[in-house]
Amino acid sequence: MPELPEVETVVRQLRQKVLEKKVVNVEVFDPKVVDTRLQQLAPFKFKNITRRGKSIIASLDNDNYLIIQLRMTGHFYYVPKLPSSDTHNEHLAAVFHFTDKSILTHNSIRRFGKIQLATKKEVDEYVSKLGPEPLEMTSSEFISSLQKTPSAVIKSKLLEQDCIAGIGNIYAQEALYHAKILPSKKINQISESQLTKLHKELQSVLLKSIEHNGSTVSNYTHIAGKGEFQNFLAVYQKDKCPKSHKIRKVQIGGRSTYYCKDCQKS
DNA sequence: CAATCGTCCTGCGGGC
DNA sequence: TGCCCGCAGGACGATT
Repeated sequence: MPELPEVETVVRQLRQKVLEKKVVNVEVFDPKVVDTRLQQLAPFKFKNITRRGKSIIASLDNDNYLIIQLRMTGHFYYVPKLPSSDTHNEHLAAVFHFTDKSILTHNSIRRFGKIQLATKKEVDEYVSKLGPEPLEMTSSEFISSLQKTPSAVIKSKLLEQDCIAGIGNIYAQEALYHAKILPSKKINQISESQLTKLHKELQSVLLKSIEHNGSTVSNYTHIAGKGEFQNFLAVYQKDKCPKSHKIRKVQIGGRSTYYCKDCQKS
């Protein structure tokens, strides 16, 4: 569930906490989640931490990179000093130790996510497979990107990372609600003015969520705690829309999809 | 070629 | 009370 706003929140906090700090040791506890080669990497510093879609890209000062995917339940916790107790030991995947005895832990409940060691070339290759950033594209780019597959279902298309990067199940549904478009509509059944509206509403909902540190539903927390945007969701996992209409839940492309039949008529 | 399905993984909640 | 089943879902590979 960490989507663009949640990942952006984590990236901003990681930058604050660990940029330019010297890592003296990395322990890997879950080789399925974290590349074990990280254990041979220290000492190094985090030079820069950026986001691309739902992925975190960390560049290190030794020409290596980390590609980090949180997927459903990946978490980072920053602990200023090595705790005597076993804080954040649950589902522990890796621990980064800094010179000042502070630590950064990576925890993953469902173990879907990954921290991979990569070269510049591998990062470039990985990033080039992703579609454009929704907050950095114009509405005409957005429309032409969607219209490449006219018969595709709009909600499913919004989730495809090679079309537009960073949208997941929550924000696809929220944007469609605000744009008053039915999630089951095919792209060629949606007018250009409606797609323009969708682009605007998508950007708006993403920006608002970033302002509120993302949405915390089920498991997501950022480094400093929970997001607050779940309090502003219109349809996702709701019984009633903001206008008190009954929300319906269907499966689209095998994923739960919430929508309001009364508000989303287009 | 696009769309759908199965898979990974764990925790939780509903039902009996 | 306790157990089992199904659901949650991002991304990828396999299949239709």
